[in-house]
Amino acid sequence: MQFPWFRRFGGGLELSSIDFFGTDQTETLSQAIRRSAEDTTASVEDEPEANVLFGTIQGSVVGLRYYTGVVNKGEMVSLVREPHNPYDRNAVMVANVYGSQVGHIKRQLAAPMAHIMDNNLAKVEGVVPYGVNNTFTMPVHLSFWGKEENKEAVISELNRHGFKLGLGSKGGGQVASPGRTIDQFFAPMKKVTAIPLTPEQLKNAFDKLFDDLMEDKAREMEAGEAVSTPLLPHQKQALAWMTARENSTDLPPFWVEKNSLYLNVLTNFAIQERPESVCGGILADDMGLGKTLTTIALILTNFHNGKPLSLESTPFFPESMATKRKKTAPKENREKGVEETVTEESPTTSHSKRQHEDSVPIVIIDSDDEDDSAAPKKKAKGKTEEKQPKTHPAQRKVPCSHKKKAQKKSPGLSKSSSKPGASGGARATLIVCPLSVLSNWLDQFEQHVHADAKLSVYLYYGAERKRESRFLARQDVVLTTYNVLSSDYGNKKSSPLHDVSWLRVVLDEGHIIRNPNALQSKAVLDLTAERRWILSGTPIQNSLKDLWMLISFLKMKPFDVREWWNRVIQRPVTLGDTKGLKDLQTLVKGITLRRTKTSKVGGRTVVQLPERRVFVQHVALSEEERREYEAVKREGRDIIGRYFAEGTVLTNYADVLAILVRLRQFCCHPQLLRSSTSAAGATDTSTPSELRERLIKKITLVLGSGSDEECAVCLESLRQPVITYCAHVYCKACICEVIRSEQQNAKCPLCRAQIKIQELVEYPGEDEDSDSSDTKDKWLSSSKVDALMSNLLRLRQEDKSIKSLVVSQFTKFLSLLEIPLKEHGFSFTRLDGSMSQRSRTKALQAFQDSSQGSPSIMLLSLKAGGVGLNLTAASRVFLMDPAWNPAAEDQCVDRCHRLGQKKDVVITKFIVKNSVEENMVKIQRKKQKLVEKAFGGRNVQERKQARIEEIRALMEL
DNA sequence: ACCGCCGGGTGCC
DNA sequence: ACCGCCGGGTGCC
Repeated sequence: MQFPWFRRFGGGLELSSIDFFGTDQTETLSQAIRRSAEDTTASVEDEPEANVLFGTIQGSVVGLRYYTGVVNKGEMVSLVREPHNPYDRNAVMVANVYGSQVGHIKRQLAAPMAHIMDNNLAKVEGVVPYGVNNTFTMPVHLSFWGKEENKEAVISELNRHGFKLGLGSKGGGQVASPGRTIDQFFAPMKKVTAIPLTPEQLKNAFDKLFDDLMEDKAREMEAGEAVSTPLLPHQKQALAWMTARENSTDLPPFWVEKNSLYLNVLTNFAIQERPESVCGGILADDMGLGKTLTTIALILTNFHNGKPLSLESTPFFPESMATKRKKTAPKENREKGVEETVTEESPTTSHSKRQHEDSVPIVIIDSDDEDDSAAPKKKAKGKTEEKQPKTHPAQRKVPCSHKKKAQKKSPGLSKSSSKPGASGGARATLIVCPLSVLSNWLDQFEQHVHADAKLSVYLYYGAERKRESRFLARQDVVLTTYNVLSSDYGNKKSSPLHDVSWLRVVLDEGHIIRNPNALQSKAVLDLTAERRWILSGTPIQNSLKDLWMLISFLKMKPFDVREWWNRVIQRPVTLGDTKGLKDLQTLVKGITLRRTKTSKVGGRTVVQLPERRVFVQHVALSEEERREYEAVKREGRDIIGRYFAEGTVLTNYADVLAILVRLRQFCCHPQLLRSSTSAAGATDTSTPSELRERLIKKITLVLGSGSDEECAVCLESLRQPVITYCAHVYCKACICEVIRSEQQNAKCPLCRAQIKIQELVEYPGEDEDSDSSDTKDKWLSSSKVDALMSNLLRLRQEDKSIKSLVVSQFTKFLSLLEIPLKEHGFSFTRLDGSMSQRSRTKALQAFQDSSQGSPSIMLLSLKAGGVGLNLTAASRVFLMDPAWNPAAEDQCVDRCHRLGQKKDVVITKFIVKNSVEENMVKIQRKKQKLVEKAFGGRNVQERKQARIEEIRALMEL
């Protein structure tokens, strides 16, 4: 098996190819390291934060004189099993940070270590306390990290061989360089260990990790003349920063020059050769700030040898050509992805030589798989093996695409250029992106590149893509997708993209490679390039782990190797080590630029958003509605009033909520509550299965009503909600913990009723009731529906192009709304939490599409979709019912009032007069004030009391 | 001479 | 390696 790891290690390291026992049955050092890294996937290595320190031991490294790897005072070393060592199958090799072998672990100790390592009982890490001058052996501090359940096994295995795991400062403890050695992580030490951060502080610091990374990055730079679009100030800043990063000769973070050596201050590793500068980084701007344009500007401005691409016209490229090209590239064609314009001079069909001589414009080749109508084929004979009848490229001409400058230098093929870092013949930029944004890149190139610029852009996509690395290396830009890249890479045959020595590789939506086991990630890591960029609005999606791949891609030594990342950054940070967090911040800051829509440039926000205005429209119920409403309200008030009298409001909280929900539903449409049978009352006499069923109904009612309940244990939004037999809802983990700690006597935190783990009922998830059939026959409107419809009808009359979001917390209400919408001939789409990812995307795409006949209305459930949801097509929002939490409404509105919104946004909130809704609005205002005062009512008691007051206010009791 | 002692050769796993 | 170990040389003092 060939793993990308191998090449990665082999890349800059001569020593990696040492082959110590003949080539046949033994493996090279780099293979061994790689294998050990591969073998331990999904194990101790994979989840370093789940590991605890078992203890440490002093061992010795022997055989130093046979190897060239040197180690510094306090330097970290890695331990690699060598099961095929002919002298001892227990052999454990010691390597320094760059992977050069230093020696072996002494035989006696290697025996238990081999057992421990092979069975994945622990990860063993080494630090050499001193030993630069040792000739034959040196000591090594070994620390054993693993899962708690393996601790005994590790200790006894070591004991069997006469070793005893110690804790802390064994061996004198004068481990050099205070503050940053293993000592720091030896838990029970009297030494000055920084107080670990609380999980909350950590999370906070984490959230802020990527906040506005733009200090000291305010310098602006004008784009080269080939960029036809004027850059905004923040884009000029980004350009300046990116150019500076690409041309940087600085040492990578944490490296210093010392005594003519280069020292990594985190691992204490020193080496003579200067570690390569990281020529690139992460552009993590929010979406909409123009990452694509900035990147195009970068390509054109820092084109080659630090100079911009010039516009000088050359005899090879007569002016007439440009005009002609424009004519042959009607925009409409491109947008539909259908191509009629095909020229025979296209690079797919012409020889590159000819292309040179005849100054044939480079053509962007867009091979849509479904399009085989175009392209009169020519000269297909030369490449029959690639030919697939179903798919052949549609081709299009783009004004910006031209023949590149005549260049005699040999193109940057990685085989010919020995050192990737040396700016040899590398010329081409490879852009890898998800398929969904491919066309956007093409559009943007066309839009932002000056018509007279000679820039060749090749779309490496589709069955007929030109799989010729020499050809690819001669382009200025090659555009491809992660899919194409990895399918080439996964093929046994060589991958052309991997044979090119790129000037620059750009990963669009770079967070896509965050899973290191994915083929596309491996494929990306294995690309050769001088400069590397990651574009991503969300560089960290889940955890710190996500960052490693990005750092690894940037080839930031030594973190491109997982072990060093884990030991130096990830674990210290997850253990709450302040120094580790600071190192992480330094690291991220050095390579990342991030601005959000609220970032300021010269005192002004980066992007001016259109205005947003909120109107409240009061709705009066009809007489009949009012009568019925009051009846429902009276009934509810009686019940709740009784609870108040008994002092059991919180005990019966679920019932209280249910009553409120019914009232709120009624305000929207009377029909809504007919389907939801009263969940209140009758808790005493019923069979367990009936009880269970009722509880499920209750929890569904509570959670499905959008009330944003919080768990009374953790005081946060419910995660994995469960309901107790006494009808209170908690996070599953929280209430289980309570029960565990209180054992037999566990009581419900809200009502003190006895609770048991086996009596918790889980929330089955939103399960659309299939009672839409009975709603259809007897359709009656409601006052609120009428109010909405008259708004929509007026809007349609005034401006057909305006799109609206109709938002409710009740998906059933959305279903009801479909009826009058259909009736009036509105074209609409819908997005709610119950939809599959696939149908969501479909609904979204349909709605965001601006062409005629696209839906003008989206029915949206308040909490559907994440913050990432982009609904900028809409500029009108109708909030059908007030939410408990005003922030939820804001968030929802933000989905259209965000970057990319061109129109002013108008929001209409419907509130039924003299109803629970009005009272909710009052409570909202109160809550808002509390938030503004940063006064969240921290403890449970306060919150309970606040709840009771809320209910009192809502029911006017 | 089936030991002790001496001193040279030697040395990871 | 300023060690330990091995194995050959040697053998009163």
